[in-house]
Amino acid sequence: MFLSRKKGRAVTRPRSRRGGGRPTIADVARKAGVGAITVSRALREPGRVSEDLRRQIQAAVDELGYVPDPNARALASARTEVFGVLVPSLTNNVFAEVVRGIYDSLSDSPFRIQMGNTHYSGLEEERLLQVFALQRPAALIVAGIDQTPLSRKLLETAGCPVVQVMETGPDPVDMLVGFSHFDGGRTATEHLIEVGYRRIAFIGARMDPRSQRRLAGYRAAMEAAGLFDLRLVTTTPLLSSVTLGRELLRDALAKMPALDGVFCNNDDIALGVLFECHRAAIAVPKTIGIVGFNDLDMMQAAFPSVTSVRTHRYEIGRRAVAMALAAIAGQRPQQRVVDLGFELIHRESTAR
Amino acid sequence: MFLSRKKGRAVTRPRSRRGGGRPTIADVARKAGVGAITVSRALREPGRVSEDLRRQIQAAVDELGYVPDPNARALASARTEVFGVLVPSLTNNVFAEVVRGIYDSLSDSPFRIQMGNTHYSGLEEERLLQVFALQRPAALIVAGIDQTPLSRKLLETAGCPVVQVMETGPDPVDMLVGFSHFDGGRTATEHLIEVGYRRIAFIGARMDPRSQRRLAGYRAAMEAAGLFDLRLVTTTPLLSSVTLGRELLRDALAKMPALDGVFCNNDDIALGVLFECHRAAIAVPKTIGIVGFNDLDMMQAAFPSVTSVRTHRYEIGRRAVAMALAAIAGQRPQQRVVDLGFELIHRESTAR
DNA sequence: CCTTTTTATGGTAGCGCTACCATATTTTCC
DNA sequence: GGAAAATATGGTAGCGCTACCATAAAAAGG
Repeated sequence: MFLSRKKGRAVTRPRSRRGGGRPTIADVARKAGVGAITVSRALREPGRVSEDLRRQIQAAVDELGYVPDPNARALASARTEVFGVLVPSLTNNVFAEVVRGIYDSLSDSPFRIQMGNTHYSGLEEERLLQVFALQRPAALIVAGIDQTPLSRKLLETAGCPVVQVMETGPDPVDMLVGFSHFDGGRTATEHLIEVGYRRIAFIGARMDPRSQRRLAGYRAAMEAAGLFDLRLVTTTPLLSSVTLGRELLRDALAKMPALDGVFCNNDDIALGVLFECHRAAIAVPKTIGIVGFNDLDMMQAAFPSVTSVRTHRYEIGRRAVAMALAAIAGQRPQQRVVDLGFELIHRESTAR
Repeated sequence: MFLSRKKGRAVTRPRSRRGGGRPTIADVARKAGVGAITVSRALREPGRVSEDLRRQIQAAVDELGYVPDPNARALASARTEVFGVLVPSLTNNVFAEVVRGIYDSLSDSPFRIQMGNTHYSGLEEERLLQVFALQRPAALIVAGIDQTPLSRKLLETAGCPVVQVMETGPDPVDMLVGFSHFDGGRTATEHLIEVGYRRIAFIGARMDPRSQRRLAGYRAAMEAAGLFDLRLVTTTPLLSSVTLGRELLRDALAKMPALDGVFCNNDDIALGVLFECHRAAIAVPKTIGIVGFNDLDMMQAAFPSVTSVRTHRYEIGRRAVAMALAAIAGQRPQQRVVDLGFELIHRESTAR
């Protein structure tokens, strides 16, 4: 029910017309006997307010239960305490870990997180970036370095620190934390070659730019050893899954029955390959060697355990936040590109 | 009082002092030759503005590339276009799928998503809820029904639609979408009993409230069949993982070497149990039957494939959003509690 | 026809906060 | 000891938008 249906009756105290009655900075200022700005300063830059007033103000804040309104703050200062995070998938364990690192690093800062899911689509990424840029975020963290020209321009003109993650490269928009997928793919393949496998297949799903680079690394290693053959490569645009791994191994074997090793695009695929080997009674590592990518927990638990390229996803998230926070604080890091590397973890699936 | 500038320096056009030069609603209004409010209305409630003006305004908007500032909007209207989403884990596939459903359902709405990770902690949840409530979110979606009293009060007084997800029950804060973990646990266990297993273990990690209810369902089924024995239950507060599944099966076998069936808290554990069986040369399903929970993709691909309780995580996310949107639109659904159920998927791991 | 109601539009006044500048007060320096 | 510089505090004026009310014009009633 509303105050006045007809003629605006008497003045009816317009106090907190819409605000929901929460205490405002003015209430705190009044109670503490100081100016509103001083309260604002005491909260944001305590060093610039005298010990005395600071205590008074803190008392008033506590008593009233005052908490600053983030929207008003954002409007007045033209900047928000929001990190925009853009990833291609929410269910892919790899990005989930990066995001977890980001969350954990931000959990006791005043910053909030707004997440976007690009579904591996450049267009979707552009759209989300447009939306995010409007918020004047404190920082943007985006996966990958293969932005469309428009996306790249949006990032460059966002007016906030930008961290690209999950890759490495010479030309970041601003900052970059990750590792070389090419090197990862090459290292994995070289390992298979070293151990004695020869007809080594590449099996990959959803060939996003990172997968492409792993494939390029595989190819480089195979060519260097004089072993490359296009019929060894099996890919699909479908989303990666364990089931798909099984199917792809069947396809690969159909094309090339004699293959004796598999470098898998990722661990889900690798697990599917392993299961298919079980089902087809193919001995691992004797008949076929398997290497995965990312080293999810299950690779270690599998039977036989599976060799995989361990990547530091959680740490990537943490470093990205650390760099962004430093940049916000005005300290651009001397190192704009951080390569966190990877490690090949040798396990039973290639132990022969 | 201090109107005069003392040294009246030149007027220095205070235009867009902080705004970064983006066009504002006033710019659009000027260009279209209408009042600012009319622009605002044309954008939010086109029906209330005449066809004519609407076209003019749209033209001005397009020409200037105007996009409303969400912060100003939030401040003026005391409401944001943000969905707050609170989940206990970002890496747990189960919640990742719920979140994906939420994202997908919201992707072409004006609503943004702000996510929080409670790390399975009630305190953390309280803290995040406090923060979220300050934003005056458009809706809140939280996992579970076991909020602390404070959290529950925060939800009740949030002044927006609230959807609890992943469970079912008689007394939601506002709305509730999920299924019965108790029934899921019981059904899984009953299946094992029916097929002929007798010494059926329960193996579970991180016993959150949902796991507890699954355990209760297991217990109910076992007791009904006169088969319950405390030594059959193996749990740990550790976070769930495939590796942990292996270890827990070893523990369970140590306590009860004769066990012939396992109901696993979730699929990660189930996979670990399966691998441990392989490693210990225990025949599945002959010697031991295995049932998992959630029916992740890998259960179907595993060898042998693993019986599991399929839950509808993605759909839960979608329904939660649908209900919240309806409530925002003023149509509280007649059904405040939606039980999306589950299905037991019979597979090789219990086929005997 | 002249009211009463509806429809369309606009003006004003904030939402709660901070940037910018001004003023007072203290400290530093030669 | 007086001027200059540093420190502490506050007033004013918005940030860009929408709620509320007023007004004008058109439609509906009798």
